[in-house]
Amino acid sequence: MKFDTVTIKDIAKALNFSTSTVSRALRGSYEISAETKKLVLEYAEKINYRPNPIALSLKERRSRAIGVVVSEISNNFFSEAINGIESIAYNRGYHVIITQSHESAAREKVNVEHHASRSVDGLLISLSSETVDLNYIKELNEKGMPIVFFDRITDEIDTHKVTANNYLGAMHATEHLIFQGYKKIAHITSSPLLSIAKERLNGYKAALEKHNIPFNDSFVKYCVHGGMILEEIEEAIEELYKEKIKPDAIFTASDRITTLCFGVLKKMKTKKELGFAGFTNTKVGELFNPPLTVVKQPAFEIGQTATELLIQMIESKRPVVDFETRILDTELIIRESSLRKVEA
Amino acid sequence: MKFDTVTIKDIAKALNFSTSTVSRALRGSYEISAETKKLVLEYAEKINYRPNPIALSLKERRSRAIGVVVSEISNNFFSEAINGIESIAYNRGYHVIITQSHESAAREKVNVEHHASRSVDGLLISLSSETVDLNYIKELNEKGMPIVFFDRITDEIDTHKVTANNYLGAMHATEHLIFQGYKKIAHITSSPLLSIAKERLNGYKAALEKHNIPFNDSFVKYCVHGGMILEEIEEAIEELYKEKIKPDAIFTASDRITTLCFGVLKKMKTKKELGFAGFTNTKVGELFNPPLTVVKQPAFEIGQTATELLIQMIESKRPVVDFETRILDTELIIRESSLRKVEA
DNA sequence: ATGAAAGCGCTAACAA
DNA sequence: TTGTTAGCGCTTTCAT
Repeated sequence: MKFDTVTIKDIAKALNFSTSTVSRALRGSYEISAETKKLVLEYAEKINYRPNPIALSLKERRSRAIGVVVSEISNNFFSEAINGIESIAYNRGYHVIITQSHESAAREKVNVEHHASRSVDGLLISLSSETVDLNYIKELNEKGMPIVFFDRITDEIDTHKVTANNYLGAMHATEHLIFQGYKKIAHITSSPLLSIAKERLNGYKAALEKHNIPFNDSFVKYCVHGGMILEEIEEAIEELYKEKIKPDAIFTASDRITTLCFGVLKKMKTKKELGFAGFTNTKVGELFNPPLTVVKQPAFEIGQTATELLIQMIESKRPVVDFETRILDTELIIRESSLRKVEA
Repeated sequence: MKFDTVTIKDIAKALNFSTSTVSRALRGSYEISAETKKLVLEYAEKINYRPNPIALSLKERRSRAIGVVVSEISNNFFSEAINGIESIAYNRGYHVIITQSHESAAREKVNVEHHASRSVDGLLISLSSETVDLNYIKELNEKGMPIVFFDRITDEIDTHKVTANNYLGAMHATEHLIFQGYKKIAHITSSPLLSIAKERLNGYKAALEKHNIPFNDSFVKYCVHGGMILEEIEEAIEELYKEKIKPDAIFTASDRITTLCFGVLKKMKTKKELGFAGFTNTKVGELFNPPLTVVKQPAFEIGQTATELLIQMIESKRPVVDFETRILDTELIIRESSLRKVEA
């Protein structure tokens, strides 16, 4: 015995009741006399009785806990989203258990399965940039585990999804660069496997097309590790500058890639001539030199919405079959980094 | 029944063994014949059997999970520390369950108790800036729950602790400002309840004393919410500027306070004349305008060390009575924000 | 209104 | 070498 924790048995013994009577009294069952209830409740309070949630989970196959799987909590988007998740979950009486995949598909699988075997009541998943095989998630989902995808979603599994309007966000940012007079806009993004990368690329393309700027394939660089490795960013930029036609602006497509690119360009000292805008939820873009133009996702709201949908599924009496994909608007915050430098 | 999960019973039934035989075969017990083992293992594999960790926890009173309580994962120090924690924990076969107190003592208590009741094998705690009452943690600890404090530690509980050398870190940063010629150095810090705030204040004072600069009480401002609220930062700075003697430099004592202060000062446009340095683990201080001089904590290593000590306690046969407090060196990264501006 | 007993999935002491 | 049984903490049917 690790701790000498107080159990229902102790109460029963002390009060000379059966454990079932105590259990019922504790839960306020109508079949228990007021007197007994009072006795039990008071004694429980006195000895500081706490029900053992593990025993409950074993019995009821549920835990009032929600599992979260994200790639990196140090990514501002995710820490904000998690705050949104918690804000709803705690109010509804659910605990939130956070795990990180670090952009590894293997780690993601371990995390999902750990959550499942620990009987979380539902799962909030944002896929890793490496993930290809979704079968194990699909199976889990088909077995009845409620799952909501957020941010990095997938077509392969039919369930609720919540994400930002990545298409429009990217389109507006790109258009903004075009309005500033930039014509050779490069796009640095993460793994092409990611839904968000595809959507942002499409938004970028749409803006170019709308303004009759030909799309140039060599202006798009992928960082398959999603910016976890500095070298891949440096390489992408280097390649960009090897092209015959050099870009006059860069539009980056994810949190870490945005700040890392900004840093690399700063060191290259070519930044001055470059227009720069990127997706990121950093709180400090304003403090950068030059201040950073960003596409900001409604991370907190995405977390909230996903959690609401998940709890709705968890608590639904009958299996949910009507799924929705909620798409929340991004915000373009224009600062100096994307503004056309006045020619001297 | 929520999921039709495979249990030991199913294997037993299918193979016509008793559940105990199956259990033993699965765990490779020496008392089981090679043949039976093979049979069981193969069938288990075939039907994709996974042991139920909840049942195990209930039985063994342990979960191979470590609970973590921090104030904010969006704070870079903590997300790095958590990565350090995970790096050790996963290698040793422990899962990591992260919860946030959001600097609320009440929330912290809920989290700690949730972890305890879920039978985590040990706890890694960094206190909230509000925490005064440590009794419930003390009791838990005395009942036998292994606990290691990290970063924001306490004298009131006798156990392992891991923290940065806040005293020296603050002292060196302050001294650096002094060497730059600043004489009126203000200090903005978080709640005076926090160990780290006290240590950093002492380091600051020590540097002043060493260089014969009188300590001025009104040059120290406390943000009791630890920078969770912008207004308290603005107020602190405002008050500082109301003093007869205005500061010529500011030394900030925590992650969020540092970046928020920097932002507020920037808006005030008085930044130019001010020397600025602060504790923070942000990855992007270099990109600031001006680039930020920081005291960086070895967050990853702190997380690792704390986890090693915790697992050591968890796995120790006899109660650990010899406790240590590990103090890891900080790093002063000097950039432009603290350099004396050349007078025109 | 209360109690006895079974069972959630698993392990282990004890039997055989 | 394998099986029987009890028990971890709790809820719940079925008796009483």
